[in-house]
Amino acid sequence: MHAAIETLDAGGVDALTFRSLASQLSTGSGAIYHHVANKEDLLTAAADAVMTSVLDGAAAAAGADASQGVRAVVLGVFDAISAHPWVGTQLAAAPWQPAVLRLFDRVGAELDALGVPERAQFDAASVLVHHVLGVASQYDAGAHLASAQPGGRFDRSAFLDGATSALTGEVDAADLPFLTRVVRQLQNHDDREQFRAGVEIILVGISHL
Amino acid sequence: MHAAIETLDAGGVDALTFRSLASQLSTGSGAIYHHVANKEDLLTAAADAVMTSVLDGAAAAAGADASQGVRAVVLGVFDAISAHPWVGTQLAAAPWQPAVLRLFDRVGAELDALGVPERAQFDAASVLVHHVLGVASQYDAGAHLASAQPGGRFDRSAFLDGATSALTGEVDAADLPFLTRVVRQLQNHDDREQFRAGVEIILVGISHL
DNA sequence: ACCGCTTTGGAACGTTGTTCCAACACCTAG
DNA sequence: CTAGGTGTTGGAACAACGTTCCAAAGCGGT
Repeated sequence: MHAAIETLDAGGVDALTFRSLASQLSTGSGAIYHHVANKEDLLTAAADAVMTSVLDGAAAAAGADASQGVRAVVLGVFDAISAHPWVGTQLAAAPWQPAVLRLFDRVGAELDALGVPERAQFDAASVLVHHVLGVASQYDAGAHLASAQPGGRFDRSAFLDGATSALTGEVDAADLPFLTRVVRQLQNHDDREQFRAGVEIILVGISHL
Repeated sequence: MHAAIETLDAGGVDALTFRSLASQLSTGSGAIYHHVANKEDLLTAAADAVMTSVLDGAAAAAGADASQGVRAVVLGVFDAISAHPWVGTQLAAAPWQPAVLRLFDRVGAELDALGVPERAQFDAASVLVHHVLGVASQYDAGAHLASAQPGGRFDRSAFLDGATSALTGEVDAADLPFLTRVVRQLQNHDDREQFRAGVEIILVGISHL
């Protein structure tokens, strides 16, 4: 399992094959099937291992202030996925897996502590979880793009990468007036700060429920 | 291309292989490579075709009221992805593809018309697009789950599916107190209404910028 | 009617997830 | 101490996939 996470961190989900994992562990591919049912199971278990340590760590960091609880959880997940980009794609692809359910439950509990009306808690938690996993998927996509481009320096925000290529002529810039205007202000931005800004927008909306 | 979309709608991304598409078109697999570079290209083109008609349709429906413009675009995309669940996964997996850039640009333009401050337009559009694509990915995941389960009646919200299986004992319900509480109120809910509720939360947050 | 270029169709290649099974290790009962 | 059963191991084998390759067929202009 530890070996699988290392491979995933190094080369993404494409680098993790049963054969590469078997040779890394000096064993046969068939032996792995006595520990996991199939590849989906393997990825689920790997993502679960990462998320477990994250959620436990966020639990300790949350502390007393209820209004900071959601932020601690959500930013903790963000940081974890920055370190392990494949986790985002994995969680988004199979939302019923335990790691996602625990994240959702955790966010919901924080919102309850924040005083969000019961009727709206599910909707509010959904928006927050979707935002985390949405940004997370982008990071994995950006990692894919960066590894495909030979020696290219890529920002992690795939939106900006695409918008940049639009400005360099690969896509017709005239069809994207908003993007061409806004991308100039964002040439040197902080991904984490941008994610946090999104969270704040959502929290303001939630606070008015 | 039309044939590819039909196959994707019927059986998801796994059902679309170069061999199945070739036999459906009564041709060889090699011939397809003279129209698209590879499978990623094929999926990008298919998703682009769907999104083009959606965005054009939403453009017509938007009309005069600026405050309804964002809602029209975002709900239009939601409805399209309900009909073609694979589009959501495809857009989320490669955010730099033209279809995503056009969606992002369109949402940004609507926010600009709404009077959102320039500084915050990028963050606001990001949150909205992430929410759409996040919910969209869930639908594709739910379709996968429904086709895997033999004859199972599945709700489309994968969160609820997972939560239901938690309540039926597959996952330890004691670890998910929030989910076990909230899932009872949502046994018969409307997916579209829930998506719209998420959009409203975000729009309230945006309006306070 | 000829020749160049593009398109076609199907065979072939390498890689992947998965299955299968003989060999092996280990623990428990007698 | 030994025999037998249970569970694990490792590697060969299979089917399916994306992709490449190339001979054959079309098709345009001179």
